[in-house]
This record gives sequence, structure tokens and C-alpha cells, in this order.
Amino acid sequence: MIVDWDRRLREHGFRITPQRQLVLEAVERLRHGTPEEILVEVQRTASGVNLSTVYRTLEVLEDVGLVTHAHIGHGAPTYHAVDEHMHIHLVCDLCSKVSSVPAEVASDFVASLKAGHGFVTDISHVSIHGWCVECIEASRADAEANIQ
Amino acid sequence: MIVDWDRRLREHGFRITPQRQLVLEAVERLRHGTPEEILVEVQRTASGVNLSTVYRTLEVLEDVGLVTHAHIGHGAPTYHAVDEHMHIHLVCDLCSKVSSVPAEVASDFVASLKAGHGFVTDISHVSIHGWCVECIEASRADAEANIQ
DNA sequence: GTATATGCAAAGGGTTTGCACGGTT
DNA sequence: AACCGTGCAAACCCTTTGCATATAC
Repeated sequence: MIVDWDRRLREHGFRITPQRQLVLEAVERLRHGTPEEILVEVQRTASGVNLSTVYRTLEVLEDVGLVTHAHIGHGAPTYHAVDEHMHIHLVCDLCSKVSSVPAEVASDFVASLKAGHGFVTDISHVSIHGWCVECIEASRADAEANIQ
Repeated sequence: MIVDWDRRLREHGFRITPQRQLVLEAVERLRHGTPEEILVEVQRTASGVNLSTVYRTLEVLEDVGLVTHAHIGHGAPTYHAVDEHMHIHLVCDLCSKVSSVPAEVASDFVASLKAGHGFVTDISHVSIHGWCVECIEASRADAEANIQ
């Protein structure tokens, strides 16, 4: 559990509740999770917890800086604890697989956005879409097979 | 209008319809538009056109490479014609303003994703979130005012 | 003439909200 | 005791789908 998670909530005027603890624990355990997935994880311990509570709780936890979310593709966003080192999501548009790379890969890009446009960015908030190695290999093999 | 737009549709086995022409024209005129906005623009000429037709048409136009879409924040995606030069959307999380920068700013980043992870990416498909110059200036001025 | 596109309405995900009750402070 | 947080259900936005009709080929 993130140190001082309860103090951080209290300092922002929020109360400590079992639900908030459970949601935060679930996020940490899952490493990546949509609200729906987080609900399921929470319900393994407390089946009565409601989806709308998960949404409201994630908003609160994000407010006080305990979690963040990123948009992976068209569907629901995924949440993770701020604990983990910053990373970028690479989403394959062909096989839908998501991989993570350290945010440092983008540091020059981020720096040039700041220098050239004054824009300070949180690169980890969105995902990068494209085609993963495996799918590229597969389609190349496929293309070659067709030529023969 | 994009040259050979009708040929491109036909070559992929699609038919030429007034709706498809109107949607493509609307996308070009708006430069950036959500399906809903595109519908409104189309309806200025043809009020009978339905939202589901816009969705289906955008899918077709994207299929044949006449338009693309990008995800700006949490809401609906925005579409634009492929005609325009590739650009990246910078979305300010404070004032919600969206600005565009040429995709070339990211070319080193894109190259290193390819070299280091084999991942080939379409950087223009998602937006970069952060804080724009104006909001940073404003919050700095604000902070200084509070110190005095 | 035949297959494809369209309009309409209904259903589907994901998310937010109003309200009464229960729990934290 | 006061107020914030929760569960529940309904509403919401965005998008997709089934079906009958219309239209491009």
C-alpha cells in the first residue's frame, strides 16, 4: 500500500472508508484495470460494493494523486497507482495487445514540445497506437508466402 | 475535394452515394469534427441524413484511406481528411483547448519506438495531454500574486 | 434485378446523477 | 449531531445493430 494514503485523503478533506482502501488496493494489485475490472477485484473481498462507488472513488483517488488513468484505445480507460514508474502504453491495432515502455523513451519528444510550444505534457496519460513486432512479422511472412 | 475520392471508394467495392460525398465534404470543411458535428454540417445541405449513416460512412471513408480519426480526451473522437498533413493534437487538461503541431516533432520518438521495441506507430491517432502555455503562465502569475 | 446503403428505432457499452440511507468524523 | 460517502436505479452520452425500404450499379 502506498505510504500515507490515508493521510493524503484526509489532508484533502476526504474521509477514510473501507471502499476507498479496497479500491486503492485493487488498483495496486491489478497494476492496470478498467473501472469494471477494479470492481470485480474489489468484490472478491466485499461483494456489496457498487460500480458507481468505484467511479467516484477513482475520481477522488486521482484528485489526491494516488492513482492516474490512461486511455487505451476506444474503450474504457485503465487506472494504475502512481507508485509505479511512469510508463507509456503501446497498443497494437491488429492484435490489441498492450505493452508498456518506460516513459523515458519519450523524454526528448516531451522536451521539444515544451521548448517549441510551451506545452508541458503527461505522456503517460494516453496510449500510442500502431502495430507490434509480432503482427508486423506475421504480415510480412504472409506477404512473402503469397508471392511464392 | 480529394482527387479520385470516388474512384477510391469504387476500387474497394463501395458505391458512390450522396451521403458519402456529403460526409467527406463536411469533414474537409470542418477540418476537425466529431460524428455529431459532422452530422450537423451535413444536415445543412441534406436534413434527412441520419447519425448512424454518418458513423457507417466515416468507417467506410476510413477504410479506403480518405479520413482518419484521433481521440481527443474522454469524449467522441474527431475525424479529419487525410489530405491535411499529419499532425498531433495537444489537449490542455486545464482549459481543454486543442492545438495541432506537425507530426515531425515526434519523428525521433517514433523512430526509437521502432528501433527499440519493433513497434510501428501512428502518433497522430491519439492526443497528447498536458498543460498549455497560457494556463502555465496564468498559474504562475497566480502563484506569484499569492506570495506577495 | 440484385446487392448494397440508408433511415429508423431499439439496444448496447461506459459513465454520471438524484436520492434516501448509513457511516465517518 | 452534522455531513460526507454509499448503494441503488434511473438517466446520460456515444456508438452499434436489426430490419424494412430505397438506391446505385
